[in-house]
Amino acid sequence: MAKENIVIEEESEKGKKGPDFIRQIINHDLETGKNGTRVHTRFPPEPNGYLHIGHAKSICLNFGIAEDYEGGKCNLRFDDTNPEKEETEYVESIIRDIEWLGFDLTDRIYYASDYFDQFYEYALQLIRAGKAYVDSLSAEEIREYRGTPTTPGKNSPYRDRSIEENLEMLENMKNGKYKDGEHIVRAKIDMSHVNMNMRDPAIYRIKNAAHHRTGDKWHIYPMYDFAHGYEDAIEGITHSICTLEFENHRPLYDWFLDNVTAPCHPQQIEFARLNLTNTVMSKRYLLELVSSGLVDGWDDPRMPTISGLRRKGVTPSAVRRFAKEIGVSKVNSLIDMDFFDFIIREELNETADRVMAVLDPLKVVITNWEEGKTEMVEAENNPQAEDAGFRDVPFSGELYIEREDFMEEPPKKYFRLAPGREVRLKHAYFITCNEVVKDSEGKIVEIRCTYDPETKGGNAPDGRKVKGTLHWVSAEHAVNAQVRLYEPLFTLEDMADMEEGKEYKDYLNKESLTILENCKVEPSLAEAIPGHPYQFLRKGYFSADSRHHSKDKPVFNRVVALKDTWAKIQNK
RNA sequence: UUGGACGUCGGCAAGCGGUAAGCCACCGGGUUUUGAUCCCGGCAUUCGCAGGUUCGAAUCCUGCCGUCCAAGCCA
Repeated sequence: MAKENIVIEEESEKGKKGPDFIRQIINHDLETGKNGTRVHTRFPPEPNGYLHIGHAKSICLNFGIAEDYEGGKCNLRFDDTNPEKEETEYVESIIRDIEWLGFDLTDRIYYASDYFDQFYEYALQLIRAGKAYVDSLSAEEIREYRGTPTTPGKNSPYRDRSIEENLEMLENMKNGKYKDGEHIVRAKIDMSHVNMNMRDPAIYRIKNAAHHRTGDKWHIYPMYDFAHGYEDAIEGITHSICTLEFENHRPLYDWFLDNVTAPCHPQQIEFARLNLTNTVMSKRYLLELVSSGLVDGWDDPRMPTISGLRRKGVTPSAVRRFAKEIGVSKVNSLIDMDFFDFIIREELNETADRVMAVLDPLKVVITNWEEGKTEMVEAENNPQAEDAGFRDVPFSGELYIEREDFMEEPPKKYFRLAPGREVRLKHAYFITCNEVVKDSEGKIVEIRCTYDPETKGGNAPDGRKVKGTLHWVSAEHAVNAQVRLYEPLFTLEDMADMEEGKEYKDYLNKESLTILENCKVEPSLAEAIPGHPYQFLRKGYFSADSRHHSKDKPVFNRVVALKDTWAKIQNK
């Protein structure tokens, strides 16, 4: 029965990739009937910032598991136990991002704050059992009493308060009779435990602060270690998946569940969080970048946030593919940004319509073209998708080509336009360069060419070949656009390798954003919709900016450049 | 320093005692109206190191080395 539910994992022509270690554990639990046939995970963000690509990995893992198993479920649960950092703006952005990734949240949104009464009940149970107490040491004293990894801590003088006194004080704490930090509830475990987390960890702290959902009802708020396992148990979670830094907390997770009458005991499993080259992934840093104005908001396309990726033009399926391809393990790893770029290209290659856009325009005059004439040429929308169809693009006697596609003195292997050379204008005609016009400074301002009327569509009836094919835009019909190019936000490949005394801001890449103001694009692009990616032929994938793009002033973001073999050859 | 976790190609990652999958990157070649895509070929005699068990070890055992996590009333 349960066996049919086991994930075997997809098989490619060669070799097969087995299920990741977490699915292996789940498979095993299904075989032994540990949780019956149930598989129930959760994604538990604290609503104190926007989600980033690292969260996407976790979301895809947790929601992906729910999708993989028959009857599987995954809850989104806001771990909102600290009112001082949390805001509804964040909960809204989190819901938006998860749904954008393509996961269904219907009936699956939960809040830890809904369980505050239950947590309180559990705290009472612990106190009545003599397993928790109210401590009145200051924060500083508690730190001193805790000891160090090599030296044991010592008991607080308040550790043996009577159960009655503890109960009364807890009640007073709850009712706001004390100031912040005056008292604290602690579990009574073992002050000399080798695992520091077990040295009487905090359960409740006093915070006379309003909560984004419970308002002024509470004056005490539960700590993560105390609350998290209960949140899971209340929701009937079977596998509580978290990142590696919580490995040291697992004994505590189990302790809290074991010492109370909890509905079930979920299993905590840890995996390695995602790290990407040249980027930071900590919420603190990302928040700082936003609030200090170093970037243009949480959705700045340079940000590793899901909203940043979305604004840049990355598609949800590319993110999901990426999450799947990088795998899940317990090895601290650093994924090359190139790999993400590769996945995005592979995805967009299939789906993005091809259009022509000249980023750095150089005027071309066709000297033998009939004055004032415009001709429509047929252009294929996407050679990768048969039913993508064709469109008509205006061609005329004055065009723009890419400045880098012409060289007066071309090096070897350069097979674009040069004096006396013939190239093809994509979808249109062969042209030959006859003349170069320069300004007083010697800068090339225009080149003059002739076209061969016999080559309409891009083929010569005499069978003559041409080495280069260029993209172009008719000057008269072109729309001016702004194009934004992005590079990594940081210059250090592994941001964990920052030098002593330096901070992440010292590694900010000053060239992370390049704004091109005078780009010439096909007229149809004025109607582009943000989130819909295009391939600007020979240049890369681009998408209209959701904040700045308008019909009157088109603005495009580069999602990712095309692979550029020529650039590689040049750099040799 | 103590405890925990982890070490398979430049980056990921399969492998689970029967003789090193795959992907990216990189290098070569072919096709091409995108120097894109696509195709073909190359890329770990060896799995952190050293011993041991075994007919047989990346897989089991022992020791060592390296990296990460932990001394918040953050999550």
